[in-house]
Amino acid sequence: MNGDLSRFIGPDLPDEGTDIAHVDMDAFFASVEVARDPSLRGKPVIVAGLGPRGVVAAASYEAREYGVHSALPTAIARRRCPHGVFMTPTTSYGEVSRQIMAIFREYTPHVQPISVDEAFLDLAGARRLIGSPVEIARAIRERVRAEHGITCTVGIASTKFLAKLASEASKPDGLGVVARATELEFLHRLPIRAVWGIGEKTAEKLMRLGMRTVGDLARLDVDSLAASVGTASAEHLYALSRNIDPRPVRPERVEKSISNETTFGHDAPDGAVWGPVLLELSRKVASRARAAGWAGRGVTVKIRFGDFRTITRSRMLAAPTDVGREIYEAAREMADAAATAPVRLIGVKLDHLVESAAVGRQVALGEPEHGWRDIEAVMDKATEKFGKGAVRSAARLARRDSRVDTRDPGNPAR
DNA sequence: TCTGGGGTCCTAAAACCA
DNA sequence: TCTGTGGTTTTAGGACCC
Repeated sequence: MNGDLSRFIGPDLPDEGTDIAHVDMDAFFASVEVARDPSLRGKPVIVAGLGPRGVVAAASYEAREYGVHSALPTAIARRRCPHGVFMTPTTSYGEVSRQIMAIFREYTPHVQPISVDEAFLDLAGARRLIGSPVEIARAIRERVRAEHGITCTVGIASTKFLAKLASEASKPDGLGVVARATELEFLHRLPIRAVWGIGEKTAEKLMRLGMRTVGDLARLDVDSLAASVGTASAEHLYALSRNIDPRPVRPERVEKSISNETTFGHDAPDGAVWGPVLLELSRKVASRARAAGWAGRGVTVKIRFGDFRTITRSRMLAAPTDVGREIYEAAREMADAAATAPVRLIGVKLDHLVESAAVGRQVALGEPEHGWRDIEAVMDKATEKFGKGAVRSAARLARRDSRVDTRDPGNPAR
């Protein structure tokens, strides 16, 4: 965002009628690492996949000065910032995230986490009970800093969209209110890329229509917009450009899918190599499903070839499952048919989720059905008790012994 | 420079179903 | 029984977000 925004966004603007807050952790993963090891403070800390195909997950603001940002290939990041402290994502940032979200909930129950490091808060009720949004934001920022050693930025506005823009414009370690009186004026001078949902491709299309600012969008009719970006996006953009954003803060969020994928350090030539990995990914998906009490009927396998061409193949099972072996068998069959070239990435997804308690585990006559589910449940228990890696499939052990594991050892999300 | 992993939502075509 | 019709679900791909 460019230009002088202080007229529209600032820490001292009036917060009447602005009940939505967007809280965003600054360089979250990197900040967690610095909080854990204070000797890193002030240094360019880069949390990234360290293998040949890794990318940056988070870069401290010191590192950003060197042009290092998330999604940048690690190889390039090393070139740009050779003295940077590179580290692979370590502990569960999820746990820190949960603790911070719990702080938010002390101020309002209306907390909608967007990702590990962001959330929307509806402060309408809290305004009467606790204080104005700015006062609450100050309190939250102070508590997150004191209790976790992490800075965050809060944007406050009358809608989700504006609140997110406000935090974006105020980071790092900031607080910004979008003044109600000048909302539309502010909105209309923003570049279209600032709009949530307009990425590279959509921006290109809109540029071709001569659209540069949100104000330009507001002047275009929906139909012309729809012809270019589709009806759903068009209506969304049309509304936002007029400052119409009635989306409420919704605390409850139901998961729609569970997936795991991994990129090989070197392309896997055939199923003998990617097969055992697919089995492991299937088990991981199943284990997460069981832990969450879900079973799913849709299985999707995703394959990225060496040339980056990416395909998916999906299928509906006869009944929902939370058994890794069953997910694997479906995924394997589809992958065997589709993997016609060396594989760069393989992944598996379970969707069409239902509560597993609602899934009758009725078994066809005489089938040795609970076999795999029971075995996998035992594996869950053992993993819980002895830690990751305590239990592993024989196939993986064999491959480790013969040293043909081609996976990237520095891959962050193993 | 060479592109991760976890998700969501949308579109369009095909398949299925009264 | 054939043909059309329209709605819902499945399948594949892609854009986008953090």
